[in-house]
Amino acid sequence: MRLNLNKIIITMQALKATLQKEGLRYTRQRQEIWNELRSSDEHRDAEEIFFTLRKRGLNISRATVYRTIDVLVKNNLLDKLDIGDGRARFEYNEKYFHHDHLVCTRCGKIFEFHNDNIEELQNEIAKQKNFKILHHNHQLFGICEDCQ
Amino acid sequence: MRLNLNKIIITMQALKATLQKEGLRYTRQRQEIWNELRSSDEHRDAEEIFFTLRKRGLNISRATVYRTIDVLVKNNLLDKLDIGDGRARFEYNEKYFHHDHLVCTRCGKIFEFHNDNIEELQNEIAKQKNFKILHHNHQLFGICEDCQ
DNA sequence: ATATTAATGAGACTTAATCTCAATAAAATA
DNA sequence: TATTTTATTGAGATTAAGTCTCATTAATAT
Ligand SMILES: [Mn+2]
Ligand SMILES: [Mn+2]
Ligand SMILES: [Zn+2]
Ligand SMILES: [Zn+2]
Repeated sequence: MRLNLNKIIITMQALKATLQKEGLRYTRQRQEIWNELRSSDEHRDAEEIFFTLRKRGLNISRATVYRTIDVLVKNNLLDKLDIGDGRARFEYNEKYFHHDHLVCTRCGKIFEFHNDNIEELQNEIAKQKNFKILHHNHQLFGICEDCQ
Repeated sequence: MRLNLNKIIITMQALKATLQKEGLRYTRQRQEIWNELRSSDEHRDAEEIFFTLRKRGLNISRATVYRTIDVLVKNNLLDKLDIGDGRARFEYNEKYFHHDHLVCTRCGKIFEFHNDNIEELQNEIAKQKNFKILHHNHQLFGICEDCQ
């Protein structure tokens, strides 16, 4: 309880701090969108956030959801995930816990993985080509255990 | 010359064989699209193929380009590449030469890499999670040598 | 040569995402 | 606190990749 509440306060201040740093305003809508995204560990798309907030009675617009998510991604509060189905997904970025994804093409479930060796090999490849990596996409598509 | 001609004939027969296997017809449009894609080593999108063939005087439709590319991808004559800019790219699939990509976010150039260790580590990750990999996406985004 | 049926072209449609602009609400100022 | 300033918002128009429809055309089987 207390811990949860603390966590919420901390992340709301992370939002406030980020907006301040960017010279942006701490609005009701931005709070609601951020709170919605950071309070779940799923990989959610903009449309879904929009409808969730609407159903909850908030008079919010699609445009605001997209605009806010952009700000959050640019400031590393959210990670953007592209699994090639035409909709971008977003997840709360627990800093220092980077991970990539396995995507089940049958049921759509998304699993996570992290492998230091792969990360290191990526760096070597880039170094060798004198390429400065900013970010990367790495997804394994296939059939999950349950679906086989 | 002779070699080139042979290669074209071979790949046209690859197309013919694939279409036959699938019970599909060997049409002018499918030949032109396949020829256009297989005769370049770039990463091209459907719209670009459409306009190239149009400029060349062929009365082809967008729908046919998309439909044909689908068939070619499903039959592994083409690889589909998604670099997250909203347009799918395609490249001639030289079988047994799988590779992944580095994408320069400044100039858009696409470089290729292949690393057996990474491929193997991917398999281990999947095995451990009892996940059956069908394909994967692996892109490194950043700034290329020329753009730094 | 003719019949059969898959493939095509044109353009309507879908869908995620972006843009526009008048109205609204944060925050700065008095 | 009231007022002013200006960023943000909501509604809906717009864009763009890709899909769908359906009458017409062309590849193949007979
Ligand atoms: Mn994740
Ligand atoms: Mn390539
Ligand atoms: Zn599954
Ligand atoms: Zn570059």
